[in-house]
Amino acid sequence: MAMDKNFDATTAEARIVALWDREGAFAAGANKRRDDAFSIMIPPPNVTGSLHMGHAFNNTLQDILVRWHRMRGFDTLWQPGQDHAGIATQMVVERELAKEGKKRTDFTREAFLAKVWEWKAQSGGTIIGQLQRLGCSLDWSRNAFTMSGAPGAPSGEEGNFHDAVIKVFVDMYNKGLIYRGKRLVNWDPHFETAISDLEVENIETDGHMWHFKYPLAGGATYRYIEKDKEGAVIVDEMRDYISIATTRPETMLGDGAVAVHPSDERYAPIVGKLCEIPVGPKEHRRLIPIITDEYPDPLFGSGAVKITGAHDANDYGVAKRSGIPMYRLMDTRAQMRADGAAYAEAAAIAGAVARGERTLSEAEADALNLVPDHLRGLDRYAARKAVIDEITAEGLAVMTVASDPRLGAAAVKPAPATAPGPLGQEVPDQVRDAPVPLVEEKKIMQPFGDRSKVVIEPMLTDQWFVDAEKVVGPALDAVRSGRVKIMPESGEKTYYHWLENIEPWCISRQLWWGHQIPVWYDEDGKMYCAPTETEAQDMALGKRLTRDPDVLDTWFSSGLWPIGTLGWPEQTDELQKYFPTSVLVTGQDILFFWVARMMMMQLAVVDQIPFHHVYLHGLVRDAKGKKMSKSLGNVVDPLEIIDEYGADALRFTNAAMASLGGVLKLDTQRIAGYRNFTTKLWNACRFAEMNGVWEGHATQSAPPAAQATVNRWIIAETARVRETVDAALAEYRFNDAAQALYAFVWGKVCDWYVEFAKPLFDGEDAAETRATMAWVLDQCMVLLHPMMPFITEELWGLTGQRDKLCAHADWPEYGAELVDAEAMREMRWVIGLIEGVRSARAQLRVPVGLKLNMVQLDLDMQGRAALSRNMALVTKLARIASLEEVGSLPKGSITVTVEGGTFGLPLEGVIDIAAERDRLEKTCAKAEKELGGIEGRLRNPKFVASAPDEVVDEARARVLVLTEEMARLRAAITQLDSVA
RNA sequence: GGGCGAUUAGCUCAGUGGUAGAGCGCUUCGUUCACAUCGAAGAUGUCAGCGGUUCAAAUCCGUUAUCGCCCA
Repeated sequence: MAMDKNFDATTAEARIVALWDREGAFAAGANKRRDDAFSIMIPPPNVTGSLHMGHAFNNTLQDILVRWHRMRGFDTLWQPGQDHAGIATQMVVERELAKEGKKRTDFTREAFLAKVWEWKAQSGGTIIGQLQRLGCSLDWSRNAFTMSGAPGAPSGEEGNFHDAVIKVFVDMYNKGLIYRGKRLVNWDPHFETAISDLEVENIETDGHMWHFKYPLAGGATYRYIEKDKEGAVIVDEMRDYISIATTRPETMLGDGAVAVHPSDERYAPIVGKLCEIPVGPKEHRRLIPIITDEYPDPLFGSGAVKITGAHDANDYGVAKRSGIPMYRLMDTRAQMRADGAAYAEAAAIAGAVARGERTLSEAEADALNLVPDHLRGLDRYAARKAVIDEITAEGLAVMTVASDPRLGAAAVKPAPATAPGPLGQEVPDQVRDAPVPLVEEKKIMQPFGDRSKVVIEPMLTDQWFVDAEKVVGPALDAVRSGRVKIMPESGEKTYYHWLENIEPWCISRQLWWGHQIPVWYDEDGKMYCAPTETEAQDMALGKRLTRDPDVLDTWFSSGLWPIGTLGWPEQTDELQKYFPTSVLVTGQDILFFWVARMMMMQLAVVDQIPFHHVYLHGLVRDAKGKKMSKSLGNVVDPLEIIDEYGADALRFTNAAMASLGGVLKLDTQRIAGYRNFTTKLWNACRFAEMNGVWEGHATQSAPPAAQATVNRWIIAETARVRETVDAALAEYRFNDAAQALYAFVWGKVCDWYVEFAKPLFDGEDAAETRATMAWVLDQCMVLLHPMMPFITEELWGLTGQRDKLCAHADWPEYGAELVDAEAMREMRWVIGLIEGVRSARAQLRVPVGLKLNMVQLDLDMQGRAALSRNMALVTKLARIASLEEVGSLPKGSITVTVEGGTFGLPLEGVIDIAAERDRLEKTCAKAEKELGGIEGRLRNPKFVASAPDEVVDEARARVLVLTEEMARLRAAITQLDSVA
């Protein structure tokens, strides 16, 4: 049956996926021929996710490694699974409910979770099919899920991942590595949950800075002196206030102090005194102390900073250091609090605290609602406006003139100094100089929730934390000692930097979808941490318990991915065999989120590293290097790419892009190029088929014993490329492996070997050549299989007798013993001659179809032997009709020089003599230039003395070759001139 | 502000000390039976600038410029 002209990727891919599945080709341990294990855990995609280019890239690399090891006979596992993605999944399901006009809170927690599981059963498997389309050889029978085995999990979700998560929490709690505490956390007012530092994106946005006066208590005054850089006095006045700058006026309500730098002389006279917060009912104005702290920057704003410990991270630090009370102002939706006692009462208590008459416990401070009654219940931005208006109305805003450039766009523009245009009317002085509040227009960094995209509110709340400082040591040591290697190396530096400055990790989330924290409280608030309620109840001796409603950060559970997917805490066979895993392949953007946390957690829990190598890669960008985003419209859908070019082309592109630390720019032109490469391979095999190469062929691990140089040569080239590919893959240089295979398959096999074979199929070497070609093409399929599994599996099935799948083909181990230096040198010479003839013909515009006679002016013994052995190849590929030895070149000949000889193509009257002369001169000049450089080096005695011998020898050899070539060219030029 | 990285052909990128490569694009020619998703031939570089180390620097060191990414 004749092969089609092209590989039909669309139909073949689906068929081959089914074939692999039917054969169980990717089950753990499939094709095992040795005891060494090789295991990779997939970075679990979100259960809500669908395949994007990042996944496609990441999983292509993993699949290459996995297929390579499986073919090499390792006991291989590629573990699949999905992450339950707390916020994202809850969001998706809530959105579904919203379509029916329902809210999460219309359901009980259990009923809502049932809805989530229902959704998961219907839509949670999308990415599995998509990974299969990419050709990923995961062991799907082991598919894991980070919520498997949780209470309420339906049938089919009976795994024990939940047990692992709960066990780890309890263990870490008992070891004192997890604690509950009131700390400032990033609060997402949309999802009404805390999130970790890493889930916050700081984005520069347009903002404003207001300047307000905080009057000194009791009408006190001081002399305020401000100097410029040279020390000259620029302000010297009596003041009864301290000037504060803020970007968040609404938080003034919760101020606990005003801080200045200890070295700031301007405020030295009033440090320790009290000032008044200029908001709220006049009769209940709160007084707060003026304190010193290293945090305020004397050069920024007025140099004085208001301290709102409950709503700002920096202020929190100051408040902690100085024992300043922290008053929470907002509720879970970032609206001003409406709970607790009336403002007058709360303000009185806060006043007593400020005067040092009493202190507050954390809980008492948190219960105190210092939002004035008329602002209660307002959104934070509405409250901001009200605060600003009230202060300004009272005359306590710092004023400036309307033309002050600090006002930005709001400033009145001064009239142009020269040539006012028709519209550039003079702005009257009274308008320019009118007093207005100083509201600076400036860029501020604002925190946004990476999921909700709303402004994050720093909020003082009770949360659970991992005391990361206590578990970071072993994670650092593992990398420092080299037990875990992170690639590229720059990743290690980043890793150190983050871990050395680690902050407590907030792991509680105020969500329903996730692993509920295994802690119960009795009526006195005492905590009982246990794996089950029964065990907690046993500890609590008859007290009535309620469970902590919060769930754990999704990353806490995915931090256990390596052991959790292998059945831990049960001591399974798989755990014994496949843990620690071989390598983790993931994006550098989750180095902290996930990689570092897996390191910390695995080491803390089972005292072992989770993986030996970490391969980090960047973001896949568009062809111009821009991030792919929906708003830019430059998102490339991998499934569309697969539809258009085939999965193999996409995969090969991914491999070719994957240089260590490289930037990933995805260009469809490049994908098209690699699709062409698959076609090239296809057609080489088709050519072989048409020439009976596969007839009677069965898979052979060893190459045939070849006599013909050309066959010995291609066998040697195959051996060399196998060594290159293995060396590259061993170092995760996917791009080098791809490049080597591309150059070999296209540049050596298709461009030369197939062409060389054509004239041999009829001669005495026919049988040997067919056997060699079958073997070489087999090797192409095998070596390309990890990168291009579909077309290679298809070709494998269409050619020869196969005992097993290409996916299970034996990866070759041959190397140096097949490298035939003699054959390689000879074929290099033959190719040089053919290229010389072709180049000369093309440059002198000899018609391609014309077969020429060739004369041999002189040729050394090696050349004569090479030519006689390969004459059929030369005559076919250089289009030579006859060869004859001559004593001198006939008039009007083209000259072709080769190593050890000169040939001529007599073409009197056909060619342009001047053009031929130019060509020879140019070639000669090039050789001369190179020769000059090398001779210059050799003339330097220091070079000869210091450089390694082989470099010097190489230079000397090159001089000989170049000298000889130039002599031949000169002779040819002289000959041309003498005839002309 | 701190950390990490990049700058090589028109474009996208390889290149860890021995005198610079690939793919795409471009130019010319060509449908002889594997392939026009092809073949043959060809042109193309102050390796960002400056300084240093070295017999030798795209490569190592320092510095400047520009551009990224991460963290404040």
